[in-house]
Amino acid sequence: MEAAVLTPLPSTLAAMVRRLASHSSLSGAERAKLLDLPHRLVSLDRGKYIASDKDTSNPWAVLLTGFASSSQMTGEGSRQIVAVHLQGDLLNAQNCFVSASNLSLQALTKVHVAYIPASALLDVVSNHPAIAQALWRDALVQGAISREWISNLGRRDARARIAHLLCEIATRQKAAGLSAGSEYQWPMTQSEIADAVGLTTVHVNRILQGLRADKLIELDRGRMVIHDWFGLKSVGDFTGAYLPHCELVAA
Amino acid sequence: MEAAVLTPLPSTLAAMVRRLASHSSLSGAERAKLLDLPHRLVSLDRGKYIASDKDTSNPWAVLLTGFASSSQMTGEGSRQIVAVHLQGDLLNAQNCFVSASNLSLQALTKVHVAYIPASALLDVVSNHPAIAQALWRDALVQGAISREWISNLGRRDARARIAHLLCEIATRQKAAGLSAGSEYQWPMTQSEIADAVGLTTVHVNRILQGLRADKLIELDRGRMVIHDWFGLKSVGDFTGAYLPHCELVAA
DNA sequence: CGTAACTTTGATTAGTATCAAAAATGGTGG
DNA sequence: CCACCATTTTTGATACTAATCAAAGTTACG
Repeated sequence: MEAAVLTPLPSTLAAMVRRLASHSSLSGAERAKLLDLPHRLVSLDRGKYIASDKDTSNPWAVLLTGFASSSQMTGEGSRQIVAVHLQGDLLNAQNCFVSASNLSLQALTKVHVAYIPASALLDVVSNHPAIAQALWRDALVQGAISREWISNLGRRDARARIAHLLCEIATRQKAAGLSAGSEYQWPMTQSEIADAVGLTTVHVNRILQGLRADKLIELDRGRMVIHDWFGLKSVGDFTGAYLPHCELVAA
Repeated sequence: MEAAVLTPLPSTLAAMVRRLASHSSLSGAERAKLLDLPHRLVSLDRGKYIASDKDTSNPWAVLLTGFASSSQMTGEGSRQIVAVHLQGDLLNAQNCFVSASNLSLQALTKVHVAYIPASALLDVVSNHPAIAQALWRDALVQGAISREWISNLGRRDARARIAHLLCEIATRQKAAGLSAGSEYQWPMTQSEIADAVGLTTVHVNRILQGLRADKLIELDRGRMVIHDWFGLKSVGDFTGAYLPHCELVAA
C-alpha cells in the first residue's frame, strides 16, 4: 500500500512541535515529550491516501513535509476538498476519538507523514495539560479556517473564491516559514482547485485565465507567483485575520 | 445592551457539563469543577448579539437554552451563517485565545447564555487534563460539523442543501434530548436559512414549497415536522455519521 | 389596529454547469 | 532520445440553476 521509502525521511516530529509552539507555549519537557512520541515515518507519492474513510485502524497522522488534502465524497459521487494541509499540520486528530471518519486524507504532493498511535497521544495528553491545551487550540485554529471556507463557498462568486484560496495558501506558507518572497509552492491541479472551491474544472480554468490576464498571478502546477498581492486580496475579499501569524505576511 | 432578565434563568451550567459528558468521560470532581466556574447568566431576546466581531472583551459564552447562530460578514456586506448552535453548545472557545474574532454570535430565539471569564476557564484547563481533553474533543466535533457544511455548500444543489440543514438540526436536537418524535423546534426564518446555505431568500422560499408539496416536511417559523424522514435524508444526502450519537435518531 | 418583518409571486438575467473535443504537458519505457 | 500514453489544460457551444428586481400578501407584535 505504501510507497517504498526512497528518499531520506525527516528524522523527527520537529515540524509538529514547531506548529504547536507557534500558537501555544510549551516547556522544554513538553516539547521533549512530544518529540518522544512513538511513530512510524512514511513517505507517500502524490495521489496516495494518507488515511481513507474506509480505514478501520486509526493512528494519528502528522504531515512532516509536503501538501495534503482532506476530502469528503457526497452520495452523488462528487468530491469536496474541505481542507488543504501543509508542513506541520495535524491531520486527523478526530481519529483519536472516532474510529470511522468520513474524511479521506490524500497526498497532494510527495509527502512525509508520521503516524502516531492514538493511545500514545491520549496518554501524553492525559499527563500534560499544556499539550492538551495546545491541541485544543490547534483544533480551534483549524475550525476558524473551516468557517472561512464556508463563507467562501456560500457568499463569494467564482473569481473571489479562487483568489481567496490562493491568498490563504500563500499566507499559511509564509506563516509556516515556507516562503519569503512572492513565490510559493502550488500543490494543486485545476481540478483539485475546483473540488476545493465547489466549481467545475472548466470554470476554474477560465477564472484563472482571467486572474493571469489581469496580471495578478502566475500559476502553473507546482508554482505560483503573486504579482499583485493587494489586488489579489481585494478580488478574494481576503483578510488573514482568522489565521494565526497573519501579520508575518509581507504587504 | 443586554435584555433585562424577565424570565427565570437556568441556575447552573449543567447544560454545558451534559454536553461535554456526552462525548467525553468526566469524573465527579471534574464535573463539579466545571459547574463551579464563575459566570454571569444573561437572557437575550431573538436578534440580540451574544458576542460581536467588534467586541474587545472576550468572555467565553455557553448556550444554556435556545438557539444561536455564528455568522461572518464578507467584504461585500453579505452574511454567511457558519454554524447553528443549540442548548449546551460552547459558543466561542476561540475567544479564550484570540482577542479579536471575525465571528458574530446572535440569538436566533430567546436564549439564556452564561459568560465565563477566559482566565477562569484556562485556569481549570491547566489543572484538569480530562477537561482540556473534553474541550479539545468538543472542538473536533464542531470541526466535523463545519466540514460537512463545506461539502453541503460546495457540492450540493439548493434542494439538497436545505434538506441537509433540516436533517442536521433535527438530528442534533434529538441527540441533545430536545425532541422525541418527528416534531422539532425550528429556530430560523427563511432569510436565515438562506444565509446558512448560501442562497437567496426567494430561492429558499421556492425550494421549501417544493419540499412541502412533496410531503416531506411541514415548516413554519418555530416549528418543523418531518413527515418523511427517509425521503428528506435522501434528498439532502444526509448521514448523521459525522455527528456524535447520531444513532439516537429514530429511523 | 397599525407597522415592521416575513413569506410569497412573477418576470428577467447572470453565472456556472454541462457536454464534447482539441491542445499541451509530463512521465515512461523502449 | 524519442515515441507513446495518461493527465492536465484549454476552447467552444449550449442548457440550466439560482440571482436579481419588484411588488403583493401575510403574519406577528406593540
